[in-house]
Amino acid sequence: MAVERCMAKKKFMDFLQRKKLRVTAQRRAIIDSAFDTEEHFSAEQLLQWSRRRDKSVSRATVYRTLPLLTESGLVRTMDFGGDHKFYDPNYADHPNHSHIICQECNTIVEFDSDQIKRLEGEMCRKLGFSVKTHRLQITGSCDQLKRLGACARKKAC
Amino acid sequence: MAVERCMAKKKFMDFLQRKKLRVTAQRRAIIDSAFDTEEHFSAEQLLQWSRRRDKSVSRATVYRTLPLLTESGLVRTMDFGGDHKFYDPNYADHPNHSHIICQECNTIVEFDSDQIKRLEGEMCRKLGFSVKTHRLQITGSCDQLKRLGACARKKAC
DNA sequence: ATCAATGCAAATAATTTGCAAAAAG
DNA sequence: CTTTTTGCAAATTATTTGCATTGAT
Repeated sequence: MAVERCMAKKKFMDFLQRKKLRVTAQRRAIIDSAFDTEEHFSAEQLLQWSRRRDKSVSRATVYRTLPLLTESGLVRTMDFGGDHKFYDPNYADHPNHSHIICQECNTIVEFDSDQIKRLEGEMCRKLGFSVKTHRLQITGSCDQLKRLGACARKKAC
Repeated sequence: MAVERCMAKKKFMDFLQRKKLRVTAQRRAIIDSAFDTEEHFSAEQLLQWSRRRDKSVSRATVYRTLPLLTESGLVRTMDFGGDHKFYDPNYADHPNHSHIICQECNTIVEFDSDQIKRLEGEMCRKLGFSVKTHRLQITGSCDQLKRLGACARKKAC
């Protein structure tokens, strides 16, 4: 919380400007909510957070803003196969990061690996492609889980 | 088409038996449809294929069987961010494969890389996890796209 | 002033469920 | 026989849309 990634916000404002879209109070509340956290969030969560800043934000506006966020490349849709979609606001800072998800407690760790990125590039070149984006999700069990048969954070999220 | 992966079917039958679930005509039609193709499919597509084999298959039964297929590990949910979910029946043969998706024509190429798998293992170990499953999706542009500015298969799928 | 953006409530689309009837083991 | 599975149609859920109004530029 309270990370204040002005960088991402500023980039998104530029994106709006480039597309000649307007900066409304509601959009500001949504943008602030999305980029003041490093957590992944659902549409519903984003709505709640945004309403805390501006009561007037409607669900429709959140749903209309989400595609703008993803189109800008600063937020990406994360699908962990659960019930609803999640959105990850950390792509401004770490444009290529990957995820490890603990099977048991659903804790998500983000990491970067240039080596993996390099291998992906090589594989793709061999197959006649060049890489634009990649999305790597690893499901795993953490040491605690292996040692104790359960994870302290079990079902925390 | 017509790949006849008896292996996967047999494994799924074993899975049903282990869970003491029954082999019905409808399930057989669905299983045959899912494993006689190497294509990714949607729930709707699976319903159509299954009905071709057995008119009596209902949409509800398809939706009730899909979780069994994924639970068995022989089929996995693929989310390419589009409108509906897709399912990939190639996990019996290639339990760790990855995907490259052409930005323009949505052609999907599957590939395996032991090197990437090894690096993933290393990264995870460093972070205190061991890998259970991985899911790697690369979006790219193909050589044709780069050379000609468009891909012959444009929007084929 | 002009036109994009909003809230609302109704519409859509995918998936899920209750239930009585049919079929597997 | 017992218990699971089925089809149907109704229910649920997330998301999208039409429209009159508001607000940014």
